[in-house]
Amino acid sequence: MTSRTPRKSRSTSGIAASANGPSASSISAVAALAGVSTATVSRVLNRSKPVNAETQQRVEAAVSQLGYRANPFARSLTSGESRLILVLTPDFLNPFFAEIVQGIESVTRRSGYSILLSQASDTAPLDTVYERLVDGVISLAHLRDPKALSGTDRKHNLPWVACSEFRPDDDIPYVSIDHRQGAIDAVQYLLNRGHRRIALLTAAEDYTWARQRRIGYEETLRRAGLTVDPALIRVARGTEYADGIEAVGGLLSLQDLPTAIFAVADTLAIGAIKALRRAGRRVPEDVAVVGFDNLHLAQVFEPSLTTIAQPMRELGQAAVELLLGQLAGEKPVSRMLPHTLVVRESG
Amino acid sequence: MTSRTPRKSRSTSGIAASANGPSASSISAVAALAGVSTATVSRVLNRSKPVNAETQQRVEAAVSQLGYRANPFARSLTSGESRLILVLTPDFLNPFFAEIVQGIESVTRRSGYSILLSQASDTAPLDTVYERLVDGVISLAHLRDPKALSGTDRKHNLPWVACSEFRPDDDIPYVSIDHRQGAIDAVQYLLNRGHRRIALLTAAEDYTWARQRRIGYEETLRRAGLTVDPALIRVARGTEYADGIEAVGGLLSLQDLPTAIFAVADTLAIGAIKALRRAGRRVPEDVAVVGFDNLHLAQVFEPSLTTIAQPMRELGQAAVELLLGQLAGEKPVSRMLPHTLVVRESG
DNA sequence: CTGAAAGCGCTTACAG
DNA sequence: CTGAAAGCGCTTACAG
Repeated sequence: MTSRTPRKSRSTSGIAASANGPSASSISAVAALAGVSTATVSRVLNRSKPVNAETQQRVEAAVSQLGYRANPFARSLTSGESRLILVLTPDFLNPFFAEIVQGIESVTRRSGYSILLSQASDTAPLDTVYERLVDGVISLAHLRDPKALSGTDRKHNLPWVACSEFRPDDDIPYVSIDHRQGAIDAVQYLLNRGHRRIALLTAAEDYTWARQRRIGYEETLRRAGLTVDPALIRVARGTEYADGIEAVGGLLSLQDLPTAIFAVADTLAIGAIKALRRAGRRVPEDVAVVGFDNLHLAQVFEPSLTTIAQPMRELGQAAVELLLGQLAGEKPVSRMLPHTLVVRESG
Repeated sequence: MTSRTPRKSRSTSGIAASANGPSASSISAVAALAGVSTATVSRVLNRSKPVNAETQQRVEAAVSQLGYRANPFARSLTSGESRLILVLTPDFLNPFFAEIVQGIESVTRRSGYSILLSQASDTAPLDTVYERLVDGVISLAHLRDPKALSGTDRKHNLPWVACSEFRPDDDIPYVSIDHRQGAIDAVQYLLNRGHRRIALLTAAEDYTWARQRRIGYEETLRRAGLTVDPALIRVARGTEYADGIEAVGGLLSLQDLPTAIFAVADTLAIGAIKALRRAGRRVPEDVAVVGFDNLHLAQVFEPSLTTIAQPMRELGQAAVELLLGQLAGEKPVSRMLPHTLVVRESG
């Protein structure tokens, strides 16, 4: 808020506000200067109703002369909308989410909405202030019951879009790639390259995307007549590099090492490569590694990563469009975006 | 906003609001249920004035029964504060900023403030809606005139803290490391290792930190009796990996290659290493590389990065504390936090 | 096309 | 300790 001066007197009438020290001018100051009512100023500002051209010019002149911008609290209190969208992400540190947010921002910026970015995790539950502040939510995070941020939310029916992390059986609209198919493509690629002992480096399965990718992995192995060896499935604690390093540790003590690892995130793949190298293994000569996401880092890391590319910007953009559609009263239709296999050095 | 139902009738009195379909209940509904006035409910909610213990319990019971949460717009409109802080970052993709934001969040979360995260750049100027929405700003970004987000801001005197990117001669309080000294430590380290031809990979100098680090670089060379060779100073377009790769390109065509590169960001250092490798140079054997920041990636990348470590979480935390102090009426005192040299494989 | 006025949901002097 | 009521700065039927 730009005006922090507490209200002093209850007798301050509209026009006097413009003399209110360094505080922002109010709509009544603009009205007075332009010689019109506040209703007219409001109409000009919001283009909500036709206004005489000459009147409009006077108002606009007054607005710019006073440097007036509407008080968003007053506006939202009356209009019932804030033009604010909450973006819920599990982790600011994972570049995957950052890229999606870039996509989200590119659309909101030109549609008059602003975003409010928040990290959501089970340990640090969502700030409930946000819920009543925003017109809708785009969630990249996993929430036990997404619709129930806090007790009362189910009732309030906050418009909601799931991005990448979604539940197919839910009624929440979503935008995502086909995680299962992405995993199938990755594992099939490794099979085609002659690998038969393929490990899976995955994340905690409260994430749908992790579960779906595991299913794709297992399905592909079975379809190829191979058995799924539980010893070759490693679950990382999170998706940071260190989590990948740690999770792969157990693999290295196996007598019969896998010849390939499919990691469900590029960050985990990079951690895996690091761990393999520390153990004196070469990638891809001794062990091939395939990642998921295609972060910018994937082509810079050495060896560069073979990975499943997600259209991250497009995911973000599509999520906003879906949400904005909902806000406009359209019925949401979920979308699957295409992924691609990018072959580089690591596998 | 959770209640999107437009107001239908002007005769809806307070209590009726609770029957208002699926919308959030209002303070008058709570008051009615508890058998007190809205003033008393407000006092209980904000602990702003003593309330009889038994009354308080009745109010609290009503609040939880109705799942009531205050409408933040109405609250802010009257109270004059939003408990929202704007965090301005140049680039979501650079993990350096993500780590600082983590630090910021850890403090705001427990102090009742929420953050609003926005990317600011010259090409995409700040969303002016934010300015009137927040109680204060923490900026990691470079702005020509930080106090003048838009025309009228100077007047409004939005409390402001600069984090890492600051101007020593400004009156804006800041939290940062000593960029010049960090560069001195990096370059001196390379000199101590016997390097005499040390290149600088820097960023556009509208960033103070980039300018300060160049100054430290030049100073250290001169103090060692060396001349500064302009051919060895490369300015990257941004701070992404690709910018580092591109900027180092020119260096590689030099007849007399440097034996070391000091990059003013880890992301640039990684780009530089990538470019060197592509050109068939070994790091550190042919060319040593020292970075800046100490991202998580710095110890995972191969070769791991020798770098100047910034206390990123602490920078974020200190920035919030400084801003909150200002909001509480304290006079801000800027702080310099310590950095350290971390020696690893790259140089 | 325009204005007077009610109302959005809170907080806070003011007066008990 | 508590309540009636004004006021925060907007928007929007309603009535010209």
